[in-house]
Amino acid sequence: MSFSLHKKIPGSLGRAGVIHTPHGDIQTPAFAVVGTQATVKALTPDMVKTMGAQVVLANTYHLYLEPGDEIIKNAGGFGPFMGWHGPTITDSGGFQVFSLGAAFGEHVSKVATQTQNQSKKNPEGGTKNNERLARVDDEGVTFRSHRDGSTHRFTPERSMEIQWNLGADIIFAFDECTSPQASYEYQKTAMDRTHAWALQSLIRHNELDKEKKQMLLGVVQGGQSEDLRRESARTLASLQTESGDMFDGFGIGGSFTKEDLGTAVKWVNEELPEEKPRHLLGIGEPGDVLLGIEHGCDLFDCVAPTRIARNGTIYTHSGTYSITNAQYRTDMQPLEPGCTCYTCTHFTRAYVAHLFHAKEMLAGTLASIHNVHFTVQLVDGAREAIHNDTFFEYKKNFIEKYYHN
RNA sequence: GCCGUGGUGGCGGAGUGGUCAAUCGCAUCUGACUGUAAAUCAGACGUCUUCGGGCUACGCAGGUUCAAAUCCUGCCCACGGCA
Repeated sequence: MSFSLHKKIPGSLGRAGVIHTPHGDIQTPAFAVVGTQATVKALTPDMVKTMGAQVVLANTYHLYLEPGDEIIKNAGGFGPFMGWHGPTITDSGGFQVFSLGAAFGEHVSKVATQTQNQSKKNPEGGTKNNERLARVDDEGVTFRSHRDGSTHRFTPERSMEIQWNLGADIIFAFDECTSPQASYEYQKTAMDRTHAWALQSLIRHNELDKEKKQMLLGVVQGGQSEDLRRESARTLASLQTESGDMFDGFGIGGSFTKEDLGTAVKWVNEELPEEKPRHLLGIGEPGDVLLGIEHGCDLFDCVAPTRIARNGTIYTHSGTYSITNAQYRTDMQPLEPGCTCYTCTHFTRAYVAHLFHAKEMLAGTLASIHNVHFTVQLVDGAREAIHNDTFFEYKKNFIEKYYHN
C-alpha cells in the first residue's frame, strides 16, 4: 500500500499520482463509485468496470446491519463478496452519525446551496433529539437501525473492527460529521472528539492490521471555519501512536457551502503532507470535483451520479436535464449526443424516457451507466490534463459549457 | 317492456342538503437529490386572476330550498335480473 505523486499542477495544490493497493493501482485523481451495500445500485460489477471505474466504496454502517460484517469477512471481504475484484474503500459509518443524527428529518445536505444560519433549535443544528436515530457522546454513537429500529453502538474501535472484516483496501477513521447549521462551538467540540477518535481508530487498526494491508485515512473536520479546518488538518497530519504509526492518508469530511467548498479544501490541503493521498468525502457533482482536484484532492466518491440517475436526471457537458420531462418522449437522440457509453451507443432518449414512465428497472440501470461513465470520464480527463499541463484549460472549457447553457 | 342498481375532475373512486372546485389513489406536469434512511421525496394538477377573488362544474333538463354533487320530477345512458 503506497501513494506516489507523479505530477503537480503548477501554481496550485492539484496533482496526479497513483495509489497502489493489493487489488490494483488507482490512478489519481480518481472517482470512487459508491456501492453502499456492496452493490453499485442498478449496476453489475462488469458494467462498473466497463465504465472505467477504478474503485468502489461501500459503507460500514449498512453492511454491519445487513448482512453483517462476519458474513462478509467469511466471503473474503466486500469486494469478493460482490464480485468486484478491483480496489475498494469503506466509509467508517461516521457520515451516518450526521444523516441519522443532526440531519435526521431535516433538509440538510452535505453541500448547502447558500450560507445557512446557525440553528436556533440546537447548537449541533438540525432536529429535536427525540426524533433522530443517532446520538453522539464522547465515546461513540448510539443509533437505531433505520431498517428495524434495533439499537446499536459504534465506537472508533468497533468501526475499525467492522472495517477490518469488510476488508477494503482503503478505510476511514471513525469521525463525527457535523451539520452546516451547527454552531462554531459545536463544530469545535465535534472536531476535538473526531481527533480523539482518530487516535483510537489508529491504535485499534494497527492492532488488527499487522501486515498493513489496509490504508487508514484520518478524517479532517472543522466545519466552515478556517482556523478549525487548519487545526484539524495539522492535528491529524501529525497524529501518531506510541509505536509511531500514522495515518496513510486523509479524508476531508463535513459540510460546506457551495461558495466555500474550494477554499475550505484549500485550507486543509495546505496543511496536509503532500506525500499522502487525500479523499474528499462525498463530493460530488462535476464542478465540485474539478474544484477539489484543483485544490489538491486525489480521491472522490459520491452517490450523485447513481442516485440522480435513478431519479431521472442525466448529466451532459451542457448541464443536467430530467429525462422524464415531456419533451423527451419523442426524442430519438442518445442521452448525450457524442457520448460513448453503452446507453448512448445503443438507446434513445425516447426509449429511456419510456422506461422511466413505465417504471421499468432498466431505466435506472441505463441512466446510471451514463452518469457514472460521465463522472468517471470527467475525472479521467482532468487527470490526463494534469499530466499534459492543461488542467486549467480543461476545467475552464468544462465549466463554461456545463454552467452556462 | 318491466324491475333493480348506477352515472362525480384524464382514469379509478369518496362524498349523500351548507365548512365542496370537491377526501384519496393512479396518471400527468415540474422541481429537489453531493462519505445512499433515496428505483426516493416535494409541489402543481377545472378555468381566469391586479392573487383579494371571479367564473364554470358532479349525465341532461326542470323544480324544491336562504343554500343542491347531495332532495323531487322527467329524459338520456350503462350494467344486472325478469319477460
